[in-house]
Amino acid sequence: MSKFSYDYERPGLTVDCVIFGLDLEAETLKVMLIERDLEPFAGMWAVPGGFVRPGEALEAAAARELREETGIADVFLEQLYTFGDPKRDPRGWVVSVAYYALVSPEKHSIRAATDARQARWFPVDSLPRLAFDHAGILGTALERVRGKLTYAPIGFELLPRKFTIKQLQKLYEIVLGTALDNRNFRKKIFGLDVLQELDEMQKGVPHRAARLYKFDERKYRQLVKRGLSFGL
Amino acid sequence: MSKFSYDYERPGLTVDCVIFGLDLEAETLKVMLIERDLEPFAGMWAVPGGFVRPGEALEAAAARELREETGIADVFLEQLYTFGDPKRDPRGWVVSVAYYALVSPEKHSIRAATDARQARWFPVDSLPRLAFDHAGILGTALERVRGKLTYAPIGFELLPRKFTIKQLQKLYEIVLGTALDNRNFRKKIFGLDVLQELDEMQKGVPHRAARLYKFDERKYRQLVKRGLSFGL
DNA sequence: TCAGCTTAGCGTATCATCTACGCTAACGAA
DNA sequence: TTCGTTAGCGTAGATGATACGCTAAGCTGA
Repeated sequence: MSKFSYDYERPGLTVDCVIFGLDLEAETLKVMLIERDLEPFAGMWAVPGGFVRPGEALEAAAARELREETGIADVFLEQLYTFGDPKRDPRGWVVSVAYYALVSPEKHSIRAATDARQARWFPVDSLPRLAFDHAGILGTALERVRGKLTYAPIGFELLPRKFTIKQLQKLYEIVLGTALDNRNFRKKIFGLDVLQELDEMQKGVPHRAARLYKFDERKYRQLVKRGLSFGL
Repeated sequence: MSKFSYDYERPGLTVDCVIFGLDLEAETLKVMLIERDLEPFAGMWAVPGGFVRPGEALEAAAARELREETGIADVFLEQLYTFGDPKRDPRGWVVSVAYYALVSPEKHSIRAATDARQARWFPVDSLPRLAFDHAGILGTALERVRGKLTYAPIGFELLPRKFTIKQLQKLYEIVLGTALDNRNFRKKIFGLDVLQELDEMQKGVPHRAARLYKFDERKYRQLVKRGLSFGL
């Protein structure tokens, strides 16, 4: 029995959420995908997502789906693009507002979920075939992250709260796919003055331990006020 | 009689289109608004828009509304952001995919429509009170244009096909709100090598006539291939 | 026809920033 | 104590951004 009637046809509205995580050991950027158990595209991999509920804000819906399907919460989440090709869903007219999330290893172990049955991390450069238009959505998300990384400090969202300069550099190298000179990288990062030096050193490494830093949001806000951009 | 029934509540889906035009004489950036004649917000000004039709792609819907409500066609049109606050429309659940358009003076006279009853150009810095959440949409659009202008060649969309360097400079000054040095501006623009020099001069000016140029898309594509950004 | 005004359009010197590259010191392992 | 590895600093040269002065073209009005 149908409970909702309208004079004009209305689309279904979903949110999809491309989740990025950094695997520093494997030196790859990964995305979390879930295996669909329902038609259409049952058995194929897809970006987590689902229908927006009445009275729910879009970003709230994206956060909810993220939590429900992967257990991840409290992460960087930003709207990406809205996909509305009338043929993108074989079930009919379904418009999807896509978001992307950046999660740090602390929020969700990049390696742990690797062989879970339902949700799994995939390196961005070796993805399975994806359901719906999710390959396109994922490509758009990747472009956005790469682009934004060079002018906004979103990279910190992908690192543990305490990190070394080398890890920060590796992050940029992995995501942007280019090698960076460690000395110049250091100068640039320190020049921005957005890091807070900690009285703590890296542990368990078989060589000289590096100092740990954390992102200083207060300093960053001041930087923004002074009208400076990031530029890497 | 309601013809469409669903098991779950569905949102209405609209597109809204923020239209930017440059008024070189008045040296202001303007946006085109229309006066609403229906409730809600009858008599207030709003960004052109309307419901997406079944089977219609989002960008196509935005282009259609643009044409129907203002007569403008064949212009730069890009998706901006999707606004889905459940309370943004007093009629109920209506999600809007916002676009922004850049129109050249040739496509639509910036001055002509200034006192039409239905559609009218307003300087971005002296807007009337707007219906719905359109003030927010317009603000987001303005931010986007300002941001994008500095790294993408979208500015040309706001100028006539043939323009002088000075006009191009004025465009940047108007949109970004900063004064630029004409000599350095020249060097930078020519350094990009995206302009095609024409065998034609400005006419009807009471002083030395400037050379006319046009944007050379072929050169620009090569520039992009070489991996260079804009940077102004 | 000429003086005067306005804007077009070129060039250079200085300063900041980016890039390439060499070296020493710290620290764990053997 | 020696060896290997990575941390972390510094400098010279190239490249790009900024500041600023000047001449000439072309219209206007006397």
